Amino acid sequence: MPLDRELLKGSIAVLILKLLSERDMYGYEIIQESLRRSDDAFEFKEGTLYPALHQLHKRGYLRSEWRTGESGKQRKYYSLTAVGRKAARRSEKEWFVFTKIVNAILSGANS
Amino acid sequence: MPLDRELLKGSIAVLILKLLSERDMYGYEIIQESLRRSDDAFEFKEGTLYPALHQLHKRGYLRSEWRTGESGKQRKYYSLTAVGRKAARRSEKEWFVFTKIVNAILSGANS
DNA sequence: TCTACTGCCTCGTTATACGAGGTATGATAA
DNA sequence: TTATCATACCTCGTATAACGAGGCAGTAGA
Repeated sequence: MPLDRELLKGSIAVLILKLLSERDMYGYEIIQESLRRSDDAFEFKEGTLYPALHQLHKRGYLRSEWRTGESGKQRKYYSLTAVGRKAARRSEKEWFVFTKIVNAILSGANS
Repeated sequence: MPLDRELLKGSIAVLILKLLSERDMYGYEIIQESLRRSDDAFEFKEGTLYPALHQLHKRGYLRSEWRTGESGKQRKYYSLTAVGRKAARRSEKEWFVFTKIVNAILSGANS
């Protein structure tokens, strides 16, 4: 069963912020890590991820820094700013509240 | 805490299909019922709901029928077609799968 | 009479996901 | 050596969506 494209919307930022709150990561790594944690169910598309990272950066949530690994390859590492850390906590909470509300409606709450 | 607008996306169809799988409803009633079940947290906007209903109708998921209540007011009732009933089950399942996957990433699964 | 609620609708704006395409490097296999 | 693959970054255009704002009309109540 493929992931419903529509459902993905809005969860992007939550996931990026959460992952970066655990450790600094570069874009490609975020994609791989999401695949790993979801047993290959959730694949960030590059056309989605990179613009999203730039937007979070523009909003002041992220810092970016080029680092060179032992392989000699350049990687752009992202880390959370103080503001970004707050946004990470807030967005995760919003996610839980939101799913709780939808589940309430789905389960026929207050019936 | 206001609902994150972005998170709402994609959950619209799931909720409409689920509500209509319980009983026939008219548009305005869907809005009221969502508010009631979510303790006023989830309000379908009319500019969102009516186009969504029309689209589901166009896809063959819904039937619509004008009925006159005892008040004399015309209401357009929607009900699920056979195809719509299948879509309702499928979309609800997709919702649970999707939230499970996101929660897995958020919780650091496979770490 | 005037306001509030019910009940339907459309249009324009804004945002977004992402497919498709591009560039460049390093590693591996033929 | 050469070709291919994985890594690693990016942008642009398209399609779609949410929804604010507006409009219409009937009913109820102050």
